[in-house]
Amino acid sequence: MKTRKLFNRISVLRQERNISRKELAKKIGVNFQTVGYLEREEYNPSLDLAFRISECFGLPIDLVFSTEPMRPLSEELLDRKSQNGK
Amino acid sequence: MKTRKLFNRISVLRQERNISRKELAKKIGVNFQTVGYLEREEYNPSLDLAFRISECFGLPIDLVFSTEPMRPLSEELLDRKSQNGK
DNA sequence: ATATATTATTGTATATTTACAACATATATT
DNA sequence: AATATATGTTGTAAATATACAATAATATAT
Repeated sequence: MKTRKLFNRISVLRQERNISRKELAKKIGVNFQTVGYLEREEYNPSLDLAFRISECFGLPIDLVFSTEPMRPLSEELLDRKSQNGK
Repeated sequence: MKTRKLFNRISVLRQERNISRKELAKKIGVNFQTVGYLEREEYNPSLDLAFRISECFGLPIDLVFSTEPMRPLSEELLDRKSQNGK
């Protein structure tokens, strides 16, 4: 299978929460350089790792990872608000 | 990283849609035996493959894969209905 | 009964993910 | 300026996912 490049918001989410790669790495049980690779999108996580990361941020996988380039969270927020009529 | 065993509903979803492993395999671009491995939960898919499978079924990843054993879809449906007050 | 399609299983080879070490760069703090 | 912390990068080794072939088992249809 020719794997597609996937996109993620790990670095944004991590910085929002003010934690270092080392801290995040410890929480999800991987080496801190692995977080680096993922943030640079140099390779895709396993599904298990993707679940751990999403759980760590308290978000569904689809908000953290995507097959399409990630839009800024701020934009996404706007869209969801207008959809809900809020 | 010691990977956890993950659970999925691939075989149920596939049978609901009346397609063989071979057909599903072709759609998602993997070998048909790979579908077998996944359905038997002998190993976890990559995140990319998990995305392909979910897309193929038109469902969010979380409905197809989980860190917890899968409940029957019928039960899940009941819960969602009562949550929505429908 | 036999032909056909589907699934299970096992083994080997390749690709990708992850760990880990080493070192460079940057940034902030004292 | 020196120290500490965070990050980027490269290389190698280990673990896991995937491809693929072969064969067995099961079911379905004719």
